[in-house]
Amino acid sequence: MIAEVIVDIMSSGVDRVFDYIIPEEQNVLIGDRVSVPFGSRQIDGFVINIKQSSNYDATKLKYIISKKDAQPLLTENMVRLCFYMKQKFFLRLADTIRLFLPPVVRNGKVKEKIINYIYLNSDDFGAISKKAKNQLKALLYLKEKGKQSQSELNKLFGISAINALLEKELVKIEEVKTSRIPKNKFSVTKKEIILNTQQSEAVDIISRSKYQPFLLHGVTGSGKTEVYINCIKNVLKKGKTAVMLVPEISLTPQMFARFRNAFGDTVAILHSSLSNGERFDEWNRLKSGEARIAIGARSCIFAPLENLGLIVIDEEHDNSYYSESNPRYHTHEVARYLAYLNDCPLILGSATPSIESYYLAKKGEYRLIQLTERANKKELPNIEIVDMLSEIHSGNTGIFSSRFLNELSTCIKNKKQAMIFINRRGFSSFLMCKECGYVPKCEDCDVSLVFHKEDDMLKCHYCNRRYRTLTTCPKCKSSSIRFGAVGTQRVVEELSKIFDVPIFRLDNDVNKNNYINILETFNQTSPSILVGTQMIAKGHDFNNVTLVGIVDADMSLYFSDYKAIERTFQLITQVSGRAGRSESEGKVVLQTYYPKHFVYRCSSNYDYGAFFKKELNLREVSHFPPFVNILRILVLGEDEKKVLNSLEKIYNEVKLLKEEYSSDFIYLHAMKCPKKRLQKNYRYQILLRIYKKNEYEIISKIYDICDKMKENKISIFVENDPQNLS
DNA sequence: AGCACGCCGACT
DNA sequence: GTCGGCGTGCTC
Repeated sequence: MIAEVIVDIMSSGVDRVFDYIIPEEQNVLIGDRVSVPFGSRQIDGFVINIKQSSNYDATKLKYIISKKDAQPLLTENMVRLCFYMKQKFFLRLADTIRLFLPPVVRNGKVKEKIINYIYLNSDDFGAISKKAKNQLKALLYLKEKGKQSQSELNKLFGISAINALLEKELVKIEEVKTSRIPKNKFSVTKKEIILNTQQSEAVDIISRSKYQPFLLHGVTGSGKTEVYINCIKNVLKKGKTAVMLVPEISLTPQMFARFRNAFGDTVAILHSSLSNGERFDEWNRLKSGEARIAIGARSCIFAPLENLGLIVIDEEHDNSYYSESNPRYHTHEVARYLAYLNDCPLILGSATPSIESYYLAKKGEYRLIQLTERANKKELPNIEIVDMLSEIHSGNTGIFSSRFLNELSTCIKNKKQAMIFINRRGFSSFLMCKECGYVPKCEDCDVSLVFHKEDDMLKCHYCNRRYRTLTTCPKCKSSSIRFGAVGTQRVVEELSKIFDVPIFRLDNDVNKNNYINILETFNQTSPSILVGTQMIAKGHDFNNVTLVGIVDADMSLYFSDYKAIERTFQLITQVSGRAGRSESEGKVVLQTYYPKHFVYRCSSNYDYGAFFKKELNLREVSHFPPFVNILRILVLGEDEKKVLNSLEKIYNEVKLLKEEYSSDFIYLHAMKCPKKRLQKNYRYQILLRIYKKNEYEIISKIYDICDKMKENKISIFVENDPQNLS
């Protein structure tokens, strides 16, 4: 028999099938990791198919040396998923296979944890000398309590005493394999939750379903998590398994505790702050079937589960579901195909679904389920919009409006807490006129221009068109142009001048291990203020927060990106959900220079429907997804000349394609990446936008072109609707 | 990716 | 003469 093997080498040059003879005595299966001779060396590979004969020259065929594991690492469905990802996202097969093998599992340095237990081997204590008091004590202790761990006994009676007993064979060692199951430090009081009608209907529909993507659109506080938990319970009853994905940021201790309470050790948690040992054990508990539910961030979709009964993607609009490095993929598509392979439902849950997902639901590709009632029946907090331009005109040029400062002092006087959001991401930022609020936008793309300090230019990140920097506003001729970047530090500084209460700050500069502590300290300190980026917007329940301030809502609005408005809506909705979680009523103050923008009207009325309609219309007229495809061909390499040469060859071929499909192309440009050099690699890109009509045909032709242009020391990536063009 | 093979410059 | 530089090409 012949095995088709993918070698575990990360290079496009060898990312293809190699045939090997399976030795008679070996039982090699699809999904097995094997050791094979490759050229003059020996390397690992993965068996992706088994067949009778090979087309390759029989005299050159070599034998598989050995199997590396007792069981195949991949199921046949996983292998299928790898192929799907290769063709869908233009990836190397070796990269997709590695997604299923966490580094701790692959490199084999972490071992199973074995605890030595000691038990009594004889009741004859006579052999002990009268002097050896500790030995006798230890024996009596064991007689009373039964077997005990060696380290515990060493601590109690001394290492030498225990060793002496072992030597005399009065006691013996039993080795016990144990799992390092991550402990949650926080416990949640177990309370019986009774689902409301909407929730239980949702659970019924989903639990009865075969393959079907559901978009679960539920207002903040509508109890989506309870729906997930109940669906998963039904899945377990059928003897199947489940995966639940959440954004890394919302994998909070509270979330752990809820799932541990509901499922105990049946759930495995894959979290970025696990130790290697814990990660290894959680993975193995899933692989062995001991745990049947996997919870984790994006990569958890590759958990080693068989017989899936449900996949959940919580906060489906979250950006972290796009992988933006190495194997670039979109988790929704992966999850959808995996659900299809397992013939099981997929839930995409959100209070603020992405435009793409809601559009697919409207088109009938996803089935829409709405949760319109809040589980606690409480009203959503009132959102007040403050016009910062009129603040400036009335003489207040500071960061905070007088309205907000008033609310903040009331809040502090009442010994309550406030959260202040400042959404600053990226280094370069947009410009804005302080007088009239004008923001320069690209004439072709209708996205705001990004200010580049290095060459003092305004650039459009979508078409690379360049503009001269403004010194005066073209609309009102004012010369007070400001940069749209006020950071969290600045806000903290300003606040501490005014208020004498503890102020906490949380943003990307804060150490990851520290941020749970900051959140907990904040939770226990009243009055106090928490200043942060959107990372504090999700999943946290702070009982005493009554005021939420959004300092500069426009900041995310004018970020050069067609999704800027969508993100602003999502952010406002999410942030507002933090206020007034318990008895005291919550309030949100939203500061903007552009109060008339529809995103503020819709979000302050909690009107997703109106927002969707308006935004979708905008996308259609300005030719952005979901009506078009944006493609990015990224060419990387250490040798700039080689990269440029490769880029030009690809560009010329794509140009021919553009001529062939001239009515499909909106534009096509080749350019330097905004981050020109990263990790020694020069970066160039080709950006193109095409209408949705022949998109599958065109994309597959582009993949063919890039495939043909593959060469040594050059990496080519193609992304469909990239989230980030850096 | 890595390793062998191969064809040109300065060293005991 | 030959040790070693790294360009090119192959790996079932």
